[in-house]
Amino acid sequence: MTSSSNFEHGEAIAIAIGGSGTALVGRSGATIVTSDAFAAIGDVESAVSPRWVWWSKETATEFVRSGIRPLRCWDLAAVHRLLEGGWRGDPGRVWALRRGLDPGDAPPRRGNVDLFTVVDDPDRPVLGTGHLHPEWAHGSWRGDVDRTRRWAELALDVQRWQAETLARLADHPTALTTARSESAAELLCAELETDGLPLDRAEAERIIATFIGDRPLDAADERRATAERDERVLLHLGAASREGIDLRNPASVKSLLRRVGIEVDDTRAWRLERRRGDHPIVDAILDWRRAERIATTFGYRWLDQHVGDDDRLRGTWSASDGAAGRMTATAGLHNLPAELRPAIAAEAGHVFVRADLGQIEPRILAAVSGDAALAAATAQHDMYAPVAAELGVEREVAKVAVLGAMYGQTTGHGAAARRELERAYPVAMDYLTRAARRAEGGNDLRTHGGRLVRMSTSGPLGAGTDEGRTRAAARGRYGRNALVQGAAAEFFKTWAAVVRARIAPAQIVLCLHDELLVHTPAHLGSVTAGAVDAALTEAAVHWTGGRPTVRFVADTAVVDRWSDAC
DNA sequence: TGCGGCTATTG
DNA sequence: CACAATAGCCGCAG
Repeated sequence: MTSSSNFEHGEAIAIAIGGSGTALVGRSGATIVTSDAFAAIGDVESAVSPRWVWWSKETATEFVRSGIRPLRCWDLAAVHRLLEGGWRGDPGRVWALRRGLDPGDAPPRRGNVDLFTVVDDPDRPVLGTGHLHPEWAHGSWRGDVDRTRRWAELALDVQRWQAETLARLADHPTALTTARSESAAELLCAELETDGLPLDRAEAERIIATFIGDRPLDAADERRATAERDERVLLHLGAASREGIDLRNPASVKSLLRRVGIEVDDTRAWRLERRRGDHPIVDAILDWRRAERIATTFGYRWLDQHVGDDDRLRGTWSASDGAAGRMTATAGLHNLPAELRPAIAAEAGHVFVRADLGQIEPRILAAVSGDAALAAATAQHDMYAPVAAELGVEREVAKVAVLGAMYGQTTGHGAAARRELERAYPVAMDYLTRAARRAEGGNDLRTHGGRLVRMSTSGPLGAGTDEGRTRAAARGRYGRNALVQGAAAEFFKTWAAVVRARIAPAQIVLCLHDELLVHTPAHLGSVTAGAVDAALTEAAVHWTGGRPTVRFVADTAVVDRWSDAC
């Protein structure tokens, strides 16, 4: 039996789960070292509900797999990504930043130790240079219980430094809040990976079959089916002109089209779409492309690789990847073709609560730029309606103009609407323009919530040449969009974290940039939907640091299948 | 075998 | 066909 009575309610407790023991070290100084990790964790969680401090999602996954779903955490790797940008968060880098060192100077792990090697003391985690001992960074802290305790103490040290650093971050007063929600998102990713997304396998197979036929019996059968699909395109050509045509090679498709009198710059679907009437082979190619996509990416192989015996679709989740810190997922979880979505179905006796944020990016722009006029427009469920009225244009024109402004669009016929935007919402437009200008010059940016968007390490700047100007303009669009998309991602994760905390026993099973899918017992459907909506208001308070200036809206529905409308 | 180009899907 | 992502196949360089 372990004793959690020495810990204080809600305090930060660092945890390191080693091979010969687990260490819990509280901010108050209370410490538990135990060989029964999960009894201790469960005990402490229910007794004092701490903010668990761990080095990375690995530990979160160990919690989840042991059936423990803690309320609060602090993920050093996730917070490191917030402070430093990018996707890396290994202990060596996290520690180097805490000590103000260049992570590139950290020594590599020793390969072959010879007579002349100076062996660092394996019991000391920090080298004379201040860098983390490479063996510790690689996991040697697991092997010895004293080292495991030391590893937890180091985590607590880094956590304090990260929190102080975020609290001092000028112009980003909500950065500490962001650190907590980013940590929660990382924990949520561990849960998403463990739980998976419920899938109706029979329905999935039925849909796949409509594109590429029944499941092939063997490799030869699969080759035969492939050849038959190819044939349905090639039969439109004469025996001579079909020689050497490879439908999987765009250049070959281009020459195929030339043989039937169709000249195109490239063979993208939207271009071919316009030439449908020119020759029946165009239709055949477009059908072939759709089937080929299912066959290669979302077919029986995909099903076998990513759907478990429990009929759950699983992929790898990242809480903040890429430019602006959006969540990403593999295994098709973020780009599943609409045709396959009817296969995502709640289990028997369960329903989904599906919730979509409405017009999240322009609402976020209104909030982060502090544009009172644009913020006023967010009072409407459809904020493009008042914007269109203000600009004196059709709703669709207003929408394209606003999106174009956020993406940095330079072409198109929205020039007049663009000038009206500058007049009506100068504060928001200035926010975007300043972000673009700074990014063009290669200056790093930070999102509203404090995430660093690195512009300084993305290659040569260049300005004098055409190519240099093109690259600078691309950087400008990238930076301009990153501040909106990144802040939207932070808001979404805040919402997801609040939902997660409020919906037990329901579970979030999918996060998709502005959409949540929650799996819940059928009798709790409407209760859960209500909690998801209420969480939006709560998230807005958290994300703004207490004073929401814009209204956020969600469309929420209780459905059986993902494809069912909100 | 690794990488850039092309293509598809999604928000 | 702007901004972001994952992922497949092809051709080509090493």
